[in-house]
Amino acid sequence: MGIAERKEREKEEMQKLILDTATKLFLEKGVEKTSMRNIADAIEYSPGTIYLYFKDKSELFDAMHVKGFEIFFQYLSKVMVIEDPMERLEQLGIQYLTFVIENPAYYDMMFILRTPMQAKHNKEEWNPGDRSHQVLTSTVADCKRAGYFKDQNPEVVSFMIWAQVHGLASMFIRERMKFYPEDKREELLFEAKHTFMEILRRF
Amino acid sequence: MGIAERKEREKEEMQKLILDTATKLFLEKGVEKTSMRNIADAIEYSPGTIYLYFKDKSELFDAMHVKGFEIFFQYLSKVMVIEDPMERLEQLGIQYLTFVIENPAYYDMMFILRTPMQAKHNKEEWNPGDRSHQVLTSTVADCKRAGYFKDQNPEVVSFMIWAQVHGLASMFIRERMKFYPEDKREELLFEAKHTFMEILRRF
Amino acid sequence: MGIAERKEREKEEMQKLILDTATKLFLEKGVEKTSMRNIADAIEYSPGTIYLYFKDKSELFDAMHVKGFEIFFQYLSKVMVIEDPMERLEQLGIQYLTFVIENPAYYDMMFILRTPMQAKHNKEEWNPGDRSHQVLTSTVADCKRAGYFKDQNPEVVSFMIWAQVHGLASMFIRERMKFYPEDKREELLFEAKHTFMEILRRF
Amino acid sequence: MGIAERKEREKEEMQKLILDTATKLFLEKGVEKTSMRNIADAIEYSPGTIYLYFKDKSELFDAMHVKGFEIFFQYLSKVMVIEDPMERLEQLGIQYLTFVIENPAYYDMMFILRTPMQAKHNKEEWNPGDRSHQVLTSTVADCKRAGYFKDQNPEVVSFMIWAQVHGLASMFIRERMKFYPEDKREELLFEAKHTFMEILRRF
DNA sequence: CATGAATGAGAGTTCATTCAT
DNA sequence: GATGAATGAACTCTCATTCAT
Repeated sequence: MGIAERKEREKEEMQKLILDTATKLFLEKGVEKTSMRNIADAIEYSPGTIYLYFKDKSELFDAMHVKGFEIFFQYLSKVMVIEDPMERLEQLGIQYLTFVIENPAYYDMMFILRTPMQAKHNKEEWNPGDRSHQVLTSTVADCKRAGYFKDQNPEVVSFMIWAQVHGLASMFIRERMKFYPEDKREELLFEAKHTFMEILRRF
Repeated sequence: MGIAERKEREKEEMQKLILDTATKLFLEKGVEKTSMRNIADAIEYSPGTIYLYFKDKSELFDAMHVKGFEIFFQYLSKVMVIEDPMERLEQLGIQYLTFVIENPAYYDMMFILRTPMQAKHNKEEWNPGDRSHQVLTSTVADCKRAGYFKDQNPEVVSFMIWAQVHGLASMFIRERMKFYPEDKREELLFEAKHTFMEILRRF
Repeated sequence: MGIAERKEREKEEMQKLILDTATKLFLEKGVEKTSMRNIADAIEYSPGTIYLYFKDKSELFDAMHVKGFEIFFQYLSKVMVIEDPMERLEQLGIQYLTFVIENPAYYDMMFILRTPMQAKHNKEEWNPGDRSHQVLTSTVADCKRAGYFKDQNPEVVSFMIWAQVHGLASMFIRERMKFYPEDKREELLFEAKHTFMEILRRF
Repeated sequence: MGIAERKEREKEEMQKLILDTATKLFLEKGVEKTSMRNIADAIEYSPGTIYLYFKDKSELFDAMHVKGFEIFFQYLSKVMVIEDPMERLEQLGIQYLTFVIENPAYYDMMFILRTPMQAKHNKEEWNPGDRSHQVLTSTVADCKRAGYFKDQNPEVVSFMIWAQVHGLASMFIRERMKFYPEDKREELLFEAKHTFMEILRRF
């Protein structure tokens, strides 16, 4: 079994290499400017090799989506155990931004790029987009139950909160923070988020 | 001089035609799917003709940027006369979102697309990006002077506010609002923005 | 108007050049081995140029079909005026084989290759395939009326006749006549055809 | 020697498996659409394995030729014992068409495809093409001796006969019988052939 | 013996850009 | 000023073939 296992592992490693390289290029030059050839060049293989691991460009793309959402949920799930809903909301945002900073290419692909995931993923009841939406709305509902956001439509509040962190994330990733010194940008992200939470708490 | 003037006017009209058409196509099919040939076809001129008015694709792109910012400022400037700073801030956001809804292709290009403006524009002291930033920060400063945002770093507050409206705009434009019925989306944008302002006021 | 006309003529000449070259290559190396690039190389233009004259490979292919059938009917139509049906049938075969010898690539494409013409051509009531079939069956019907092919099903007779000439043509084009000296092959085609007619007449 | 023999037998079995599978695929999807990889997939071996049994694609192709002709002669040889030459000719045609219907992929490859057999086969005195040619010409010679085909060049008559059945076969295989209902086509093949024989007999 | 990862060459096609007219 | 023919480089993807294991 040793051989089969090694082969399996090598195959996975190659897929990971391709995925990671593609992700890196996506971040550096944008998705549209990243070609199968580019990726092949970057990993120093011939273009054809990529097709041994992914059927075509869109399958590679899908795999990146899936991977991205997996990682994304690892960040978010750390927070689910927190009892106090407002504290949970606070940490949710922190995890969200941490994911953005540590995996900008994935965030870009998942939440900024127009290209959607293939249909097959959309069918599933709890597809990743829905799932993150639910995590947020249920937390907001808990907050409301705990006495926050009085007289507010929870759906509107959820959307506002998401837009806030997404706005921070997008400006960071798509480089609209040039007014701030480069080494302060990450910090500023969290400060703005913290300020936002503070005003939310008074609500 | 009559002739020279007419020529100048004709040149500008042609540039405007190209710009407008490009903008329309950008909106319809996305930037990357819009080719020089597409634009030429749409205006019923030959591809070569575009190069008489714009050096290359990136210069056309830059011109669109400039045009986009001009229009953007027309929206924002409506608000500058308002005395009360908090009211001004409120209207600023409304104008911002109105611009987004009425000119999504420009907004996308100006604030979401990675492709930056060419260096030459960045040099100018009051380039458009800076200008909008200044409009916001000065309004926030006025708010602070009027007693709002106590104990808050105005720079952080400004950034947070911008991120909020930018987040709303981005989710709208890049189609991350599928949880909400299509005919309610614009409304929701303004509701979220309104809720945001409400909590800001209590600050 | 002179310029427009010249342009029009040049465009047609280029299309003809591409068509002729493609036809030549098809004959030399077979359809499947003939690529857009090959054609481009042969006419000493870049591959892209072909796409200025034909939307894609299948449109080029279609155009060749259309052209081929046009030429084909020019051969056949010479015969339609002949009163005597048996004489008409004789000359029909001669024209058929003459077309084959003078336009082997077209014949191959039209009657041997598996690739069919696009749907649009098939729709027409009198598409080329049907038309040639009708020319033959109506001539056979005339022969029957004139006393030939007694007690024979005319449909079977027509099919047999077509198969005979098609068989001669196919063996010639696809090089299954190596038992006969190269310079006698065309002659043999007509001799066999002549013998066939002779036995038909006695029928 | 037992071991060597078993090895030999296994080798032949594998070659047969590859050959049969290739033949099946050729029939299903056409020669040009059949790749080495396809064949490997179909036999559930890796592509490399095929190269252990056949030097390259063209050698595999040659082997199919050889195999095809073997089968072909099994059909034809059933007829050689018939004394009466005209009856033998009749049955020869029937066997020919039966082979076509039962082995269309082989027939296509052997008599329609342009790709020729490699030179080495052509050298041999009695290569398969020659052999079938001889079977036919000797039968025609016998017919002539028996009083048929008076005043006719036997070579021309042979060629005409072959072209007739080859024409029927080609139209059947390459789908040029769309004027006739699908379930009548095989029948029509034999009817046309029968009619042809009838007129030959009167000769 | 068999594998399967890898490749180089080539397929069809698109596009920004140039330039003679 | 405008054309439109032409290009070269790039794109995604396929395939016969090789070779270390």
